[in-house]
Amino acid sequence: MPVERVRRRIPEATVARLPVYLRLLVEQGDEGVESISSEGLAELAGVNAAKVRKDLSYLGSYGTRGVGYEVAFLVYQVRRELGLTHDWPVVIVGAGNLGQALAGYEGFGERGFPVAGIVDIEPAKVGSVIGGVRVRHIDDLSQIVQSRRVSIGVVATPPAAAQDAADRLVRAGVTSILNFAPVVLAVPRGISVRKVDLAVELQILSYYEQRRVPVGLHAIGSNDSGRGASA
Amino acid sequence: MPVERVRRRIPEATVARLPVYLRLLVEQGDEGVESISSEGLAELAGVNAAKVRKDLSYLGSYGTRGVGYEVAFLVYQVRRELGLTHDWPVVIVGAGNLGQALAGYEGFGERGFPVAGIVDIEPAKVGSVIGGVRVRHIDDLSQIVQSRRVSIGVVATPPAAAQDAADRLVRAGVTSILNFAPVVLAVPRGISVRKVDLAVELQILSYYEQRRVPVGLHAIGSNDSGRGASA
DNA sequence: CGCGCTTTGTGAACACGTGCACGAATGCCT
DNA sequence: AGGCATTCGTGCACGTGTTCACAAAGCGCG
Repeated sequence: MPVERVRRRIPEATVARLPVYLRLLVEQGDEGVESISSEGLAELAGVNAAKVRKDLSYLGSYGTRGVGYEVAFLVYQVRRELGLTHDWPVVIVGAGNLGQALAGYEGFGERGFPVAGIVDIEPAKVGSVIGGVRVRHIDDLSQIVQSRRVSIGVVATPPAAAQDAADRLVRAGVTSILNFAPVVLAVPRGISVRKVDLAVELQILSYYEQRRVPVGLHAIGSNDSGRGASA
Repeated sequence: MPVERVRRRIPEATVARLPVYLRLLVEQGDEGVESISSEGLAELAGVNAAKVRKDLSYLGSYGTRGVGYEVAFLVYQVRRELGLTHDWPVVIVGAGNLGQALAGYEGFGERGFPVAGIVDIEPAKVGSVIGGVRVRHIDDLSQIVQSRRVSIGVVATPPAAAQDAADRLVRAGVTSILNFAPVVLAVPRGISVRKVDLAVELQILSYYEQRRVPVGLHAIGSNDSGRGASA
């Protein structure tokens, strides 16, 4: 079956859901479930069954009609498609509150994103150990990225320092950035950036909270990142 | 002009961008800028100018042709639409790494979401002070929510405890939840939930990183949460 | 061995979001 | 006062994403 890789393009919305399916499938596998239907997976993921089938169909025809999907096999296929067949070490810039929390967050390592290093511009912060990783000075960034072959950087600095952090990451050779600072980063073409803005999430909730006048009447549509759900 | 409030529905995608515009407008205001064009705001936000105009048009016709938008007035209008005319105290469940980082994150309070309380189920964690707030036991949740009139809860627990945390928040009277645990929460109808899954964001980056073969050729479309940008 | 039940995979319709392009409104300059 | 440059507001076409609905495919049972 693995004759060739066609590199069909997968819709952005689907890419954002695949990690969710993957997590649920792994959980099911751990619980001994060997096979699952699109209906079952849809229920777990809180989405429509047709959507699950269409999403999975982008990977290929890996289901069995009348039966469902073999969990272990599907896990393998989703992992392969997402590029999770090997680890992606990440480097964190900024050892403040958030940077420390991220460095100590086990979910990263567990899901294939070990923290290769954490750096800060503040000499006072250098040296302390967080989540088993020693904080180093930002001048060592290139060295870390190069020696550990890091391609993903995380910006966890104050807003004012975020653009500089991104610039340094790019110069060091990183090609993807996850930005937690509430700032629109400017990066060269070809560098992927994703943004997580905690306050923005709260402000969106505020919007719906504010117009919650006829109690519990409106439904909040989920956006394509699997956010926004109401049950 | 403020004759009546029509309560026109604003598209989800627009709601997700308004907080970004708001932040940029406030920044511009602080720098003394009094007026801004859709083109200018679009550049700052990294989006299309037509999109900015259409987004803002949902609030009403607050621009002046040939001139642009008055920054201070627009800030007021966006705030009003997002329900940010008053503070929304939040309560954080889970005083682990992430919960502590969130409690200590000044961006919350600054942007109108003061931390009314942080609770944990672990007695050992109770009592310590984070970001000026004392950690209390989860049994005090209802009391905090009620006395501080909290309607937004933040779930920052380990995955296994997340559903229980959500249940408790709902029982305590919270109507919106921001969930950081990698779990699909089940909540009653009418409760808004938004999810932020850090590992999912990395996995999405991994997908694009993995197929980065013809270097820097593909463009990553932004999703409607203002994430995913490449320049 | 074939019939009926289940569930996939996907075409087609629909809903939603984006971007262009242009009329309409406004300020400025002469 | 009139014309010109600018920028908003929006109709329209396009693209993307979602959902329905059904034929095709496979399993199990009698």
